[in-house]
Amino acid sequence: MVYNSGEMKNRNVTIEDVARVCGLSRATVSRVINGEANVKPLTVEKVNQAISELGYHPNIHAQALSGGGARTVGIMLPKTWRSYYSSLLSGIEEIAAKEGYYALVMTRDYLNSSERIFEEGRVDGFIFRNMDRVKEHEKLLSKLQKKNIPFVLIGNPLRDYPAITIDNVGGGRTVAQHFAEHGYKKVIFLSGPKDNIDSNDRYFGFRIGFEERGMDPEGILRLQGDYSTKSGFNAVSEVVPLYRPDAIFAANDRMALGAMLCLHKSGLRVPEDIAVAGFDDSYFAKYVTPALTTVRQPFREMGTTAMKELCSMLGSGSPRGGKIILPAEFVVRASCGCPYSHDESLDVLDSDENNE
Amino acid sequence: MVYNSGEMKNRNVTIEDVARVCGLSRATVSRVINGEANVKPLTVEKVNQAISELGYHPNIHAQALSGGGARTVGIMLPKTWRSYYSSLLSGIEEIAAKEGYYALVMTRDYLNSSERIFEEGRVDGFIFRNMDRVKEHEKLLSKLQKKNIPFVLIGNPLRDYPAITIDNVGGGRTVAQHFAEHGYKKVIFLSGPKDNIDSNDRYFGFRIGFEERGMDPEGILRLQGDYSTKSGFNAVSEVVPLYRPDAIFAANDRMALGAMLCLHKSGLRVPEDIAVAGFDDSYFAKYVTPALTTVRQPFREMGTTAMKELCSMLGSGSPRGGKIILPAEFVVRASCGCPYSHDESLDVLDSDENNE
DNA sequence: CTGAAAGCGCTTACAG
DNA sequence: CTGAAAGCGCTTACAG
Repeated sequence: MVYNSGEMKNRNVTIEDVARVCGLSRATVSRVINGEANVKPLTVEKVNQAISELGYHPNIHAQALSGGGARTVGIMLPKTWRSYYSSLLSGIEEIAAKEGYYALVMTRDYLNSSERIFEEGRVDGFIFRNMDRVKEHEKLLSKLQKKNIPFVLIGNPLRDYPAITIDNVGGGRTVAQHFAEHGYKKVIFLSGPKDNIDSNDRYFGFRIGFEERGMDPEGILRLQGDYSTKSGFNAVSEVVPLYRPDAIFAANDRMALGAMLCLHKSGLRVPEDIAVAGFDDSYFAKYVTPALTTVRQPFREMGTTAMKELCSMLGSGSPRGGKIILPAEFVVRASCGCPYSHDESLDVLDSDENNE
Repeated sequence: MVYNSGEMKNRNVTIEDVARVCGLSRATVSRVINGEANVKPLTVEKVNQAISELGYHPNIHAQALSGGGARTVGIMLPKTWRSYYSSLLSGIEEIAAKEGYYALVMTRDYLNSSERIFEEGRVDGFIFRNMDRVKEHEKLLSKLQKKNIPFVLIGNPLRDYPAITIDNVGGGRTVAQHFAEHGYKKVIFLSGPKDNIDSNDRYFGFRIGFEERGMDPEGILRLQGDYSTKSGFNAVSEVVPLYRPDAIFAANDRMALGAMLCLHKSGLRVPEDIAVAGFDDSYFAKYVTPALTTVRQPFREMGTTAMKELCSMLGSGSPRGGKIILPAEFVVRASCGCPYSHDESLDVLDSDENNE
């Protein structure tokens, strides 16, 4: 028996249609849909049969209106995309699919619209990435928390909001120790935006690592960048004519790239004259010349972890979660001064899509 | 007068609350919300006042249920993200925000769920990018069309579905003519996935350009890739030991990069021994060595254009749109054999976020 | 210019 | 194990 719903015009199949076909009430059909236990097995079968024959799909708005929630989460990302957000999203989506959630993605102006979107019922909770405008985010987040609106941050923990972050301190420290092993003493730290906690933590770890190797962290020259390639280029170009460091550690790969371009333009060789390391392990890191030594962020895992956290908050009705810190892997390539062949990147070509 | 809605627990502000405060009916409040003309100015003012004092936001599900639509569009992207999808999304979102739409982004398994998502009422229409699995897409799209579900494709036009595409033929042609000017005669075309129409069109244009310069397009060696860096590497590594072309044109930048890595590994210099050109102008194109000559896709504009098209379909109720072809700009750098200084990339560092 | 009432498509006590 | 009815928060003829 085929009801040919596909050809029907103007009206969708509703729970009423299913009920009528089965000679049951909407209530019973609803119970079957929601997998409630107290329904006669034969009835369940009949209803499921009718549902699939009619091609019935419950209307999400009706479900949401009668208390089900939107089963949608808002994924709020910075306007200036970084390619690795893709991996983040991919991880988020994997869990979302599993849990029956959908992702509403916003990158524009969400500081002003997050609250509204929630109150309109569009989303049940949020995942935020990006805290560049710290004050504004702080304001938004404290308001959301006050209203018991569930959210999770990825990276950049502010105060004690629930957050998934990586071991920035550990990453920075490893770089410092590696630099020390190379014998680099005079070093530059190229920082991200002011107040950016990720960047500050990387700096902090960098100092610790240096100190642990018996060097004075006060000797580290800290330059201000904003995570863009250009800012890395500019920052380095302002000091390098006068100041000649042994090595530069940039708070992200883009600035590291900018620094390398600048050094190259100044006729300096990387790593022979000045070594460079970045942070992120972006797609291009292994393909630039020399291949960039960096700290890999497990973006995909950050996404899955964040979504799992959010789902558990959503499920429990408890709006507060804790902090989760994921490890960050040090990736040695050529720009730090280690021997490295581009051949090695070929082994990982398959991971093309990993940290794209 | 502040009603302190923020502190209220357990219940949202509804249209009923607004009506009560104003001493009006829900109907009238609804009219004000929807900007209908036939409402007394003083009433409008009173209602708006109450709305802002109560912090009222119409529940989207109630609106959708009573005929308003979800005001959401499904943005269906490939699972293997490319970084330039970011630009696409950014363009889409810009228009969406303007028109009061939201983006539900999916990259997984959407072939099986698009129809359901629409029928659940989650989205009003779709934008698709990615046609790698041509057969499956064809099947999905024809079903959607039959059901009068609005959608727009970005790139890869299939049959006569509404689509935003770029001038692939023109791009390929320009590359061929540029190669000809360099005097390259023996050339390779490194293609994307089989049946990928974008890739095929680039090949077609490449042939035309060659022919127009009085050369035999049959002489072009066509290698099979799949748009991944590795596939570019592998394809080239299989032929280059025996076959030594003057130049390689890859259907995208990643494969061009893979080709360059392979040539480099084989001890061949780019462009001195073999020239290379790509397609896309990805973020890394200007930073690899040598900087990659390529054809730039206006991703952001593709996004805005697609969303505008979709909105106009949604507005008019007409599910069918036409095709729009955007121009593709040829970007000359070093890998084709032209003189080029990395300094030039510095001028465009600001566009960091453009085709990221 | 405004209101009473029906309806959108579900879920969920409540009663049996 | 099942149904009748109320309710979720809107919009929209219809009537005035």
